[in-house]
Amino acid sequence: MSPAATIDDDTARAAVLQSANAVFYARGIAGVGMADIRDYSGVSLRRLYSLYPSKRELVAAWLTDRHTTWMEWFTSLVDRRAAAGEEPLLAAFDAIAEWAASPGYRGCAFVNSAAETAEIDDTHRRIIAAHKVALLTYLTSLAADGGYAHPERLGRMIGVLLDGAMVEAAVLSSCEPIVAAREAAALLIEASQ
Amino acid sequence: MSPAATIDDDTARAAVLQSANAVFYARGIAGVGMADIRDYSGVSLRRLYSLYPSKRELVAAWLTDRHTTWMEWFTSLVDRRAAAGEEPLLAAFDAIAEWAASPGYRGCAFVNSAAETAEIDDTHRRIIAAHKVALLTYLTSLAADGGYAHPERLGRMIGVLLDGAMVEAAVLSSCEPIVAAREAAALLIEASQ
DNA sequence: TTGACATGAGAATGATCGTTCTCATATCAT
DNA sequence: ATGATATGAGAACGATCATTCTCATGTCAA
Repeated sequence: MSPAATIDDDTARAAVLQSANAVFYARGIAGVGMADIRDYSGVSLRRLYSLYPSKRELVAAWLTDRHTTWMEWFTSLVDRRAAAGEEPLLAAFDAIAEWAASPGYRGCAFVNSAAETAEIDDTHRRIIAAHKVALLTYLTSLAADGGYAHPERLGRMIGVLLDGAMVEAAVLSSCEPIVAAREAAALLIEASQ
Repeated sequence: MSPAATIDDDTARAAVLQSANAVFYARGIAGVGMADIRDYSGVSLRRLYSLYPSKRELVAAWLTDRHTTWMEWFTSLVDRRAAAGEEPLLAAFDAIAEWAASPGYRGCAFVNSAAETAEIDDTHRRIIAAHKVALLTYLTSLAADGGYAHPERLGRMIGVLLDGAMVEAAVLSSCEPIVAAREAAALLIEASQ
């Protein structure tokens, strides 16, 4: 009953998702073939299709996985900076700035994927929208924890700034938009005291 | 010496660019084949390739054309609202809100195109970046005309808000992010008095 | 050991697409 | 009118890619 494989399905799935993350983010969904995933992960095409019955489903699994790992990365970085005494809502921009300064930065994977109309279906769009909602919820909770007036409104404003910063930093290959967004956030926080 | 065609090159080019605009924006670059452009514009493949020697060059021409027409649309809408007494920097968000509420809205064509890594080369990226720089320059000039302190800084902040609003409105299929961005802009303008 | 079965490597299939080519037709100068 | 030339319609070519299939090999239960 148990598989004869040297590598069990969970391990193979993890290798596939890790490869998918690297290569989908770097080259876009349309720029990556299933054979690329195979080459990168070492998981054969046959197994790939037994784990994920189509590219669409692999993309959905990648987006779901990326949502989890990105949010963990982001919140833990914000929490760490907050623990060091920084305003959490401003720490969010520093986290993004650090990311944008790293090699291979290409903006928000979810925004980029949403733009690839030919590769994306409604299931994907739901995952992408849910990611943005979750990010907004997190920012709103930070605003509420900070005791600011109208935390929901402040969270939304910070969210728009954050997305704008990610997009412009990618398109302009510059961190200046992130700096400007952080300054704007500081003023908005001040106005919400 | 003069062409035997019923339709001259300039007219054909205009038809191609108009079709390219409709279909590239709606379905993304990868989602559109040269045959689609032919079907939509009525310009034969042969002529298409004589006007634009490759899809890459057609895409570059489309981006350049879209930059011009979009900026004209945007600035004229802002100017009209400003003439009616509205703060120009806030009118920018109303223009975007109007656009986002229209059917077929899919966010900023330049941001979307930049995300299609497989279809985009450095020439395209330069056009895209130049578009964002031009938008920023325009916003900065509005801030300077308004007599605010640090117009360049204010222009950058408004720019980030505007891009964030366009992206989030598309991803969430909602105009709430644009409302939030406008509110944030109002606070930032107030802080720049 | 042996046979049933799962696996990997990679060939085969069928579709799509950018680009070029063919050929019948239409235009213009003479 | 006629030949040189340009055009449109669409077939053809070559490449890429998602997906499936083949077959040789390795694993496990008995």
